[in-house]
Amino acid sequence: MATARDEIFRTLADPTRRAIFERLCREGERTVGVLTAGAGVSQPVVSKHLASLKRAGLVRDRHEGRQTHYSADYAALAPLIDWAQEMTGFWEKKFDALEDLLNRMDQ
Amino acid sequence: MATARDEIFRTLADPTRRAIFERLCREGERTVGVLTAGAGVSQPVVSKHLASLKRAGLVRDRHEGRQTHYSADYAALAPLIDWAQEMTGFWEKKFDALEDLLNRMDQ
DNA sequence: TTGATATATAGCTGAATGGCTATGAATTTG
DNA sequence: CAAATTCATAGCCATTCAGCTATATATCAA
Repeated sequence: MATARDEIFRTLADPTRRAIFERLCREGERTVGVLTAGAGVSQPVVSKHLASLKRAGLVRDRHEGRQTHYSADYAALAPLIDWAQEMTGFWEKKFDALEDLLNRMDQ
Repeated sequence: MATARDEIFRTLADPTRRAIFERLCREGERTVGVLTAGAGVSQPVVSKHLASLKRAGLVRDRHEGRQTHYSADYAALAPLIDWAQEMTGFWEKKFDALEDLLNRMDQ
C-alpha cells in the first residue's frame, strides 16, 4: 500500500517542486504565472509540479477567471513531522534506557 | 548547489530505503544479513540502499569480521525537522498577523 | 467575433534509479 | 589450503520521471 506519507516524501524529494512549495509557504497564495517567474523551468513544468503537490495534499488551488491561485496546506506536513519525531523518539527511549542502566549500576 | 537537505529528502523518498532506516531507528544496530531478511528485496539491493543512507549521513557502519553493522544516525534528521517546522512557522506568522489585524479592527 | 492571455494537457526524450543476477573481496571454519 | 559465509560491486534491464515543445481549453479584452 502506498501511504500518504509515501506520497509526501516522494513529492518533496524533487528540489524544483520543493522550492515551489517553499515559495507558497513563505509568500502565501500565488498564481501559476508568478510561480513560473523565478522557478527556472517552463510553465507546463510548474503546472505539473503543482498538480503533484495537489495530489499529495500539500497545496490547494482556487480558480479566478483565467488564473489559478495556489496556496500551501501546512497541515499536510504533519505526517512528515510526526514520522521524524517518532524516529528520533526511538533514540531518546534508548538513551533513557541506557541512562537507567547506568544509574542502576551506580548503586 | 545540492544541499544536505536535498540528499536527505531524496534518500528518504524511496519506501524500501526508508523502511530500512526505520528498522534501524526502532531496533538499533543491525547487520546487513538481518536487514535483508524481511526487507523484501535481495541482499545487493539492501547493501545499495545502505550505501545511499550512509552517503546522506543517515546511518553509520561498523565492520566486525565478515559482518557490517549499520545503525541510524538520528541527528541527521534535524535538517528535515527544522525545514518542516520553518514551513509551518510561516503559517503561524501569517496567522498571528491576521489575528493582529482582526484585533485592530475590533477597536 | 477576434485576438490575447493564463493555465492545463499531450506527447516526447534523455537521465536517473530501483530491481535483478553474477561475481569479487574479505573473513571464518574445517 | 579449501570451502563456506558475509557483504560489496559490476553490469544489465525496465521503469519512472523531470524537463521540453506543441497545443487544447478557458477567459478576458477590443
